[in-house]
Amino acid sequence: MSERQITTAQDISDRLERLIMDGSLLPEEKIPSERQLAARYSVSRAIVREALHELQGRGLIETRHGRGSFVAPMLPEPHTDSPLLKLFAGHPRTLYDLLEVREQLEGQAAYLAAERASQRDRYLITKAFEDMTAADPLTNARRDHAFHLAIVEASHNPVLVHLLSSVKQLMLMTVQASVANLNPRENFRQRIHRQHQRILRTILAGQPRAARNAAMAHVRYVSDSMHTLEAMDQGIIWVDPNQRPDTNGD
Amino acid sequence: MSERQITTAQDISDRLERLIMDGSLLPEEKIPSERQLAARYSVSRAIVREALHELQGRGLIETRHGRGSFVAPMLPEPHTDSPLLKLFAGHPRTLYDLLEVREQLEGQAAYLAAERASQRDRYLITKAFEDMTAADPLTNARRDHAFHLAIVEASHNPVLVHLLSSVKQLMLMTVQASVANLNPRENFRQRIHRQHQRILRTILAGQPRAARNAAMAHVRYVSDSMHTLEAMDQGIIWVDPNQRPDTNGD
DNA sequence: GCAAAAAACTGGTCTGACCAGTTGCTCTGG
DNA sequence: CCAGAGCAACTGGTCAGACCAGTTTTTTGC
Repeated sequence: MSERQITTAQDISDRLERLIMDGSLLPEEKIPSERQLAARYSVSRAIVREALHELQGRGLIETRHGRGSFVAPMLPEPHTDSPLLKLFAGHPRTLYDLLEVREQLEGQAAYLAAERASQRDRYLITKAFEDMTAADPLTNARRDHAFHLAIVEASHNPVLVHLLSSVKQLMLMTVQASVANLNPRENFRQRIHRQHQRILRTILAGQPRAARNAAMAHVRYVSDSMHTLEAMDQGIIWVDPNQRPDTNGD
Repeated sequence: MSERQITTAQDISDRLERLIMDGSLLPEEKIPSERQLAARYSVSRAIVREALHELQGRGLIETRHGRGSFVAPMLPEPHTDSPLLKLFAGHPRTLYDLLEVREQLEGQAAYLAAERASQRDRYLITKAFEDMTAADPLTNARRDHAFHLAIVEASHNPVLVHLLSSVKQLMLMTVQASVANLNPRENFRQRIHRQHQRILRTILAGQPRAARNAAMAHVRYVSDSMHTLEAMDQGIIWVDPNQRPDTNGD
């Protein structure tokens, strides 16, 4: 009675989820083909596909036509965005909504970082900055993001760190969107680079107000530039952060 | 070229997601049957089912055998504080950490509210203000909190709303702490009342910059006052927000 | 030996059938 | 008239086998 022979789509996705959580299926690892799974669990291929789509919706796996399905490269950070926020992602206005918030929070973070950063913080921020500038300007979204995160952590304000990490994915999207749209243009890229330099300099110099101004001006500049671009072109480029973990090297 | 006739499972789920986001499909509302969707979008039922399973995985819909699929009832509780934040609660420094963040976020919220508040928003904010001033100054922490929340919602920035609601409990604690410590003192109470008035007035008058200054000054004043009190007395009074939901009426 | 062609994978879609819960309507028996 | 049994007509759940479309591997032919 306890072992049910009938196998439903829900069962299949549960089973696979458990395999992934157990570590039996490792991130990046290839999942057996749909036909194999169907045979192994004695269900039709349609059921397997429905189960896989559910896992896909939950971000546990990724599927590539002709290649197969793979366990998503999860758990870089245990804390994923709330389902609610996932809804926002992809809706263009969200970009500006988030940039509005970032302007304030990152301004404050820079202020506090300039005030409180330890020697180790300063080292980490500087390193993140150098990593970012050394990398290919077109694919350094993650390093750009890391630079900003390093500053936030140097603020030594746990609430601030927590809040920004709770919209990490969303933030990464905005950074990727700005990198994809602005960095290819020489004048934008140079200007952004100088802004980053200014943020770094003021923090290292321990000038809170200057650091806040620099950080706020930077985010505002990105926001304004995106607005301008959007008004000029047909639209802006969006990047799915879950898409290509290899985009920025590692 | 721009309009693609071929319709894929991804398209279907995207379309449905948009309908849900737009509000064309309301929470609890029944989604057309699989066969109807298949006919409408000219795809097989299998594809529709795969799309629905993906939305299911993302928590957007719920499906009941024999009944149909329904838009998930989102936002019952925006989501309680994360376990991480609960750790922070009780650590005095967290109060100031949060107040630092509040200064920025509520400043921005007030700015946007002054800029974007609808008639309904203005009404709700005004009502919240009146509720707050009418109540006993010593036990109106929740109304105080509600006043600030009304402003945040009038900002019409979903990211801002989400972020502040994710630290709702913690925020309530800071408000309660300030009310418990500051309101009993006549001069503090009057001053805070005037600050609230100023915030309300500038928002209703549609003066974004003034509203931001007012909101930031208010939070900063609370923070400074608490600091002062803490330095003078033995310490500040803390209130457990989970303790007595009836303290401030409902 | 090597490059192109072919076969053998992978996922993506379609069709039409049947099973299994739910709902509502009708028709019967009181 | 009404209660209730039972039958339709919905709904989602599963299955089988076929074909299309990409990707990888093997075979073939020079």
